[in-house]
Amino acid sequence: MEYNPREIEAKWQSFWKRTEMFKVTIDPEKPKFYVLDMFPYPSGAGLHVGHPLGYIASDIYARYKKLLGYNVLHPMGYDSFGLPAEQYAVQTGQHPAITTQENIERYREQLDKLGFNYDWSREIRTSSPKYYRWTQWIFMQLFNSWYNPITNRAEPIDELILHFSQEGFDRSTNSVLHGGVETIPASFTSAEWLSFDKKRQSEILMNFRLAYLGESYVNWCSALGTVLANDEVVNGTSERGGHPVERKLLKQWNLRITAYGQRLLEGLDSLDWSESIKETQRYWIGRSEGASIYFPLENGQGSIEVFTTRPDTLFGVSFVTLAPEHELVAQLTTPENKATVEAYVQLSKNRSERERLADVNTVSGVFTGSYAWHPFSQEKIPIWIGDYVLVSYGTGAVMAVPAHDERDFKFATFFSLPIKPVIQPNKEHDFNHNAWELKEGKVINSLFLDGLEVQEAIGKILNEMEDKAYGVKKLNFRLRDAVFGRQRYWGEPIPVFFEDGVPYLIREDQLPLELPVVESYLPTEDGAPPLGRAKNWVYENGSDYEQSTMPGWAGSSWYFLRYLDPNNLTNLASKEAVDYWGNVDLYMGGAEHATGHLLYARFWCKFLFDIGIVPFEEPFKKMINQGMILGRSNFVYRILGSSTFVSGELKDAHNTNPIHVDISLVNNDRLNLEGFKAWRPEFRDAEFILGDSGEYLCGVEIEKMSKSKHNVQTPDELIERYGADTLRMYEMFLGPVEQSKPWDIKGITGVYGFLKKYWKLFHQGGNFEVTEIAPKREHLKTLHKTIKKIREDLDRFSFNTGVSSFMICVNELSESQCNHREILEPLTVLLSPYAPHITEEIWDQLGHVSGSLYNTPFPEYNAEYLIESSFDYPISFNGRMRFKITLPLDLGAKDVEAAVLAHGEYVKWTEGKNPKKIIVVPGKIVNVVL
RNA sequence: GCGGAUGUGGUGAAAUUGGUAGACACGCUAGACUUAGGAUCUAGUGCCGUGAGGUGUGCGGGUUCGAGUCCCUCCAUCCGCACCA
Repeated sequence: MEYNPREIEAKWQSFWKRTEMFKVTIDPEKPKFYVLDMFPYPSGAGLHVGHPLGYIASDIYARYKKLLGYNVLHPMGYDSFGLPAEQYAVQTGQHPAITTQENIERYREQLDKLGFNYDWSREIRTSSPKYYRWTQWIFMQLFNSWYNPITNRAEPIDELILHFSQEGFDRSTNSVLHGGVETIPASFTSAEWLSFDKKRQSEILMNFRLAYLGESYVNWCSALGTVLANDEVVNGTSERGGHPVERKLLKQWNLRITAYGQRLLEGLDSLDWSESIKETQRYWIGRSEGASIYFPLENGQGSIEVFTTRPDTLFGVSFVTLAPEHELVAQLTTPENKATVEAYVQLSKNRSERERLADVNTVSGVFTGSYAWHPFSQEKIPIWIGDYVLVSYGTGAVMAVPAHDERDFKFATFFSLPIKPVIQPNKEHDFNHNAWELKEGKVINSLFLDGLEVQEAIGKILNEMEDKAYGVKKLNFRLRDAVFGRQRYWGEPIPVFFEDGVPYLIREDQLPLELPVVESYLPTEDGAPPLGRAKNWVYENGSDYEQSTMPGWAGSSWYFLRYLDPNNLTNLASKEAVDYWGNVDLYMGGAEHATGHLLYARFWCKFLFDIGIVPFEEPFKKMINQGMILGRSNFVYRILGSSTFVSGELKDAHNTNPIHVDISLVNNDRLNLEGFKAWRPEFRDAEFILGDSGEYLCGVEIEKMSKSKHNVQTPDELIERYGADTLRMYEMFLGPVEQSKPWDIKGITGVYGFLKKYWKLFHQGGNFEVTEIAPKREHLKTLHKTIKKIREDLDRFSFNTGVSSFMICVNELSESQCNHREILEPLTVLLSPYAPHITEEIWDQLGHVSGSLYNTPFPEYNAEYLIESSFDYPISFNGRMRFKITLPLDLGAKDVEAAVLAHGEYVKWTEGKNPKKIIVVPGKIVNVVL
């Protein structure tokens, strides 16, 4: 009986489906384990071999945990709102839901063939109204909440409204707002609050709601007709499509993620994630402690607020710089400077982000003509404008201290402004060339700060400043509030309608607010989003709905919760389900979502925690980031101006042009000549100059997998040829999951051979046969050594070394022709997480007719079988291994040493010298020091 | 520029606590078998050397009886961020 993966795999896949083998329910008797894969966007291209890498690893782990007795939740779904389906809709008029449905079916087919243990009864799709009803519901909760800085959590906005109507609002004691986009409302009394009209009240509340409508600079991509998140912009162009992106002031829905800055930062410490992702998030959140300091304007009309982390250098200020977009620019520009300033502001506005990034070293700026007073020294400080100051960070204004800040230094040098050192460097330093940026040295030229060390000076000036009300200590975050709307069709409608320009939530019983039918997916003539085309799409009272939709990351920010209870009609998930399954124990996915999805999901989880929906603050306890599988491209070399192709090793002797050749026409870098000629009409008459071997050797390069490079390998063709078990094991065998690696088909035969060898253990005479006779000790040793290794490897997610161990085990058993049931049966269970189909078939043949080995306990190893009585001591001289002696393990160090001295080879290596020392590490090594 | 990661045979890699470097697999070489297959089996395969032996984990240094592993300096590659006051 031959190993026939095609037959076996189809048989067991249908068996699992029929018996609902992977369906899980709450079982308080068992401990739970939640394994989650980042769900895919179902693209039209389908899966290539790189995609399942993480799914295979998590599947193996999930199966392992299941066999260990855990109740394992391992669901899958689709992040099915997204731009490609919509772009296709724009081009063809086909509804994105249809495209999406087709792509999902193709994905499902491919996933099913890999033998995953997903509980498909829990499948979710973010674009399904049954699902996005709850995405909309969460938005409504965000709209109805504000962040209370005293209790440090989200609270109902109604409580804040009540507070306003009883106490009013005092701006000076406000420390509510964290972000940079909002403006803090002016103070008002309770009576004033009650007298404000709805519009005014709504506008004030927008400064507090966690989901709010606010005017902010956004990344506007006119080619895509939408706003992009920071992480969707790459070098000033859109991540998808590479279209130019400009900064534009727009009224947008935003989420106040900045309110959670501190908690998002602190939460990282408790997570078992890669250091690299945690660092990226820390940097992205960008917490910095400092002070807001007010510089009164010379004209007496208020003051400029600057943010600084170096208040100790306050006496070194020689000018103040405003961002070109700063609100005071117009007011501060004197008539004689008006033309220059306006020209400069206009220029910086039109400069794309990309341009501004490109020339970091170019200094530009203009003087406004106005001055401010230094709060302590009462000096007159000129006010400049410079585009090195960003309006979105801090207060959009800096106090420039050229002696101690490199950018200020460049600016001052360029415009010949004074450079005044106030910290005495503790090393040699030349203030003519550089700023002294280190927080080291003694303060000088600074009145009451003189003589203090930097840290002491910071403490003192902060206290002094707050006493005199010249400024306040301030925590600042680089993190920006998240834009939560895009001018697109294929997304969740925002459950809001407008009445007299005031936004209101729709009633909860009106959820889901479904996407309306439109006849075209383009923006309307007057620039409104596609939803503006919907006919009669109004709320029950006749009011217009919000026309923008939610961004791509909305649905993925909470999907892990819906899997817990996917069909619940009255709640996002039942309390019972949330309490039992809890958060994700193992999250498998790409590292590219470091600052997008992974930050937003943490934010939503903390919010849902605050409002009592979930009992945990972090969604994903442990995360593993699978590496990318790169393509291995093959090249042929055409001699210029001819149709002659020269073999790779000879290409340098000719003037050639490399051409990507489809990897299916290449075997072990040797080109299939006939196949190549038939590949494309233009190559029909190709001629070849072959190498010495008589074959055509192709060139090789490692690149991303893509259609245009003809290096895409789909799982389907490999499963067809070798089976899913082989593919699963081979992907693991390639190397550590976290590492990126090139895909190379050629090693797959090794793994295929292994499975055949394993199969052969049971079919040595051609037919299935195992013996009930008790196995030899060496067999038991092989088995138990393997059990131990496999468990250890799985526990540390070292899937590649696990495959090697199986190979070693099967090699050893084959060599001694072992076919003892007592050995092969546990081995089969041990192997089943990696190769679920073949092991299920063997298990069946072993006589377990009714059941599946999916319900069998994982083998335990017995240390007794691993005990050795002797050991091959490596004998090294000065750390270099020379020979070995087999000695009993219970031999004492003295006796080991004696045995070494007595050994025939000993004299040869000592060269007659007396050893200085002999180190004996029992059971490990002997080292003779000469 | 800042942050993170990675450098081991022709290739993918292993070496978990400092203790025999290169397990396992591909490829390659030689051979066997044959129902001529994308099959199976045997032997060999880091590099230099006929050999004894020498040498070897990106470079250079250090700690140690002993370093791929620990410390310092540098180099290369990949990823992320980028005027953050």
